[in-house]
Amino acid sequence: MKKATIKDVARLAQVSISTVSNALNGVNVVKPQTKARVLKAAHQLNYSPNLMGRQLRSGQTNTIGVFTDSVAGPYFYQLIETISKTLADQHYGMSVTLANNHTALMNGLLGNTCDGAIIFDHRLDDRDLEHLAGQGIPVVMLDRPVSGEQLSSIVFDSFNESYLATQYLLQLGHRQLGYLAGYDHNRDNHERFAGFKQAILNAGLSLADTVVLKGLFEEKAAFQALQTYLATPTRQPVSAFLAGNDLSALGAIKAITAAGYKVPNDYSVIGFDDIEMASYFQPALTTVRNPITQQAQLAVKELVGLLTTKARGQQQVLPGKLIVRSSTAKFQN
Amino acid sequence: MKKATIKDVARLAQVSISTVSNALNGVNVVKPQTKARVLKAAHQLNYSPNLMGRQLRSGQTNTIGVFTDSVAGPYFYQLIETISKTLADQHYGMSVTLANNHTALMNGLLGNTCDGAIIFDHRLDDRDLEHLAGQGIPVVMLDRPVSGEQLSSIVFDSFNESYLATQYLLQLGHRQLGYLAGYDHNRDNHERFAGFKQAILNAGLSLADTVVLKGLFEEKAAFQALQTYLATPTRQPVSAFLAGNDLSALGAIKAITAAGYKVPNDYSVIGFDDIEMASYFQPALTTVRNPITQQAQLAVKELVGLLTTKARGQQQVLPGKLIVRSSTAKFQN
DNA sequence: CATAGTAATAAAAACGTTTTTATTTAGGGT
DNA sequence: ACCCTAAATAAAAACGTTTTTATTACTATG
Repeated sequence: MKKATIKDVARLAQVSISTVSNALNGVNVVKPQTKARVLKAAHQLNYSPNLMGRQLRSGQTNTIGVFTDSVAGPYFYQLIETISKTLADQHYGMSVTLANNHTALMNGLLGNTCDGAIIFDHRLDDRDLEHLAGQGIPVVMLDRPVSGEQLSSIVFDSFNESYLATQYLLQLGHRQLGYLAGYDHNRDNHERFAGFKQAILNAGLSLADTVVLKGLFEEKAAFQALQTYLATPTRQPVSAFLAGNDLSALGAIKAITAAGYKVPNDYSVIGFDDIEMASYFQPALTTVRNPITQQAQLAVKELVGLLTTKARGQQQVLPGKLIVRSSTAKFQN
Repeated sequence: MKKATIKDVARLAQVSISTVSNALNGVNVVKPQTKARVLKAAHQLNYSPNLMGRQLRSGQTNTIGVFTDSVAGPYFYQLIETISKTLADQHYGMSVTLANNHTALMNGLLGNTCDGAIIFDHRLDDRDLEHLAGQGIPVVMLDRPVSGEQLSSIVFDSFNESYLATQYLLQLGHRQLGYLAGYDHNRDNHERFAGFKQAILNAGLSLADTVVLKGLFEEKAAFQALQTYLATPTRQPVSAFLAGNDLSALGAIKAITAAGYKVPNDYSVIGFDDIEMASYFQPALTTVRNPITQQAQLAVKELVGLLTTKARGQQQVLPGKLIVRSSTAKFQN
């Protein structure tokens, strides 16, 4: 009941293993008659090649690894699905690794189990990336801009998007704004917060009139943060919120509604991502749409480029788009 | 700039490759002094072993594969996270493959890239499983009950859960029920629908008073299905819905609310899964909680069991639990 | 001092492929 | 019938490990 190897097939078909290999891999030197014999034997033995052997010999795995520290949320699966599909078109396989810790992550990357990697993991620092580059493993980073010999990045223009979204709130007449922060060490969160602050400062307003709550990119945390905020009598007043992402925006709106206020009449709310739910939620969410599918496709294209040509890595920044729906309105008081 | 191999380390440390291997893998036959020399050389060359070589020789990968046809939704990432964590405790790695088609799936499984697999993929039929078993690849199925030589399954008791949930609606006085169906070929959907019907029949009621809408396990689809239903003047009346999962339950409630009705006053709604959002949604969702974490942990335990001992596979059924919250109420008319 | 025994290291084999090189077979022209 | 060439197949090498077996160097024992 052991797995059949190429030797078993060779024995059964009465040929050498090289002929089996050639027959099975479509090399056209083998006579149709013997090829048929090999195919029959392979089928009879339920033979399927051991990829370890093949990969060891050929030096490539035809697999690219996706390494991430979190698989939660709509962003992730949209990304993964597109990457998987795009890779399949190029005859590459995909393997997702959710690395629990830093060493596990690096070991996976360095173990030659994939030809290249797409990484969305905030734990990798520049030294790690240099290490990887030194080993000749092409990498496309999705969570921060970098470039190098075998290193590319494809990130969203979070600062500008946030700047523009905030500007939009200011245009609507809002003067006291709130920011619903995401994870501390997340670059997008950082950039979005920076764009938010810059827009306020550029409008000649003071950051002192600003409120920052912890939304943690989650619906639940945002819900609770706003619940607490709205229940505080001494709260710094605010008329509009920029949320770190859609999930937290939805949580915020639910808390606002639950507290008896109206969106957008009492509070305007803007999110980021334009997740599926955003458009048919009540009220439909004003949000910044990031081209996730495009990012995924570009990531694959870029990685395959690094893999096949010896081009130097580059960094690409994708612009988002403000989608105005019904969770924002003119300031009224 | 090529990757260093064990040979390079051996040359630099002036020892044989077997000594390098022994030193690096903690075999205690090597003299501390030479071990130090080897370690230093390895570090100096940034050496990390090629896993293909190791795995080819040792015949095992210390990796288990998770194969699935969809990575969307909260169920998936809760599952994945737990599997990953549990495996790490047992010193196994995890690799998730989103197989686009049937052959890709089987090839991945048969290529010896993992020691065993946890599968959540409705495209595998009995013949496939037999094929896998024939190749000695241990498998734990999560989407349907099976058992065999190297084959286990861990599934939820969907029929009974649904039966009990429906019974609960009947106890509340509802007599005309609706079912919000999930995917057609999904076993859980099938079982839940069956349990729903059985409960109605056992209560002496007729299925003719029943409505079935297509929720597709998604919030959006459910929203639209209910929107359409509520907008139909000639609709078959119903006072309570059993939804295929929480996502579709939420979509349904949103549509009901948007149409000007109240939950639970006008319509009771029950979901399945108890996703995070369910508890703080307004109204908090009555739902059936499936022990996803437990399923994931058991799956790993079972698979490692199949891998290490030669025990025969078994099938386990995990019971869910009805969590009563505020989306259900007594029938009132 | 010789030698058995042990500790340390080295050499060689093996895992299952692909690919390069070598050998055999077949076929056609003279 | 013979030789040359081309076609087909076989043999061997290689990929990077681990593991088994062999060799060397050392220590202790008689």
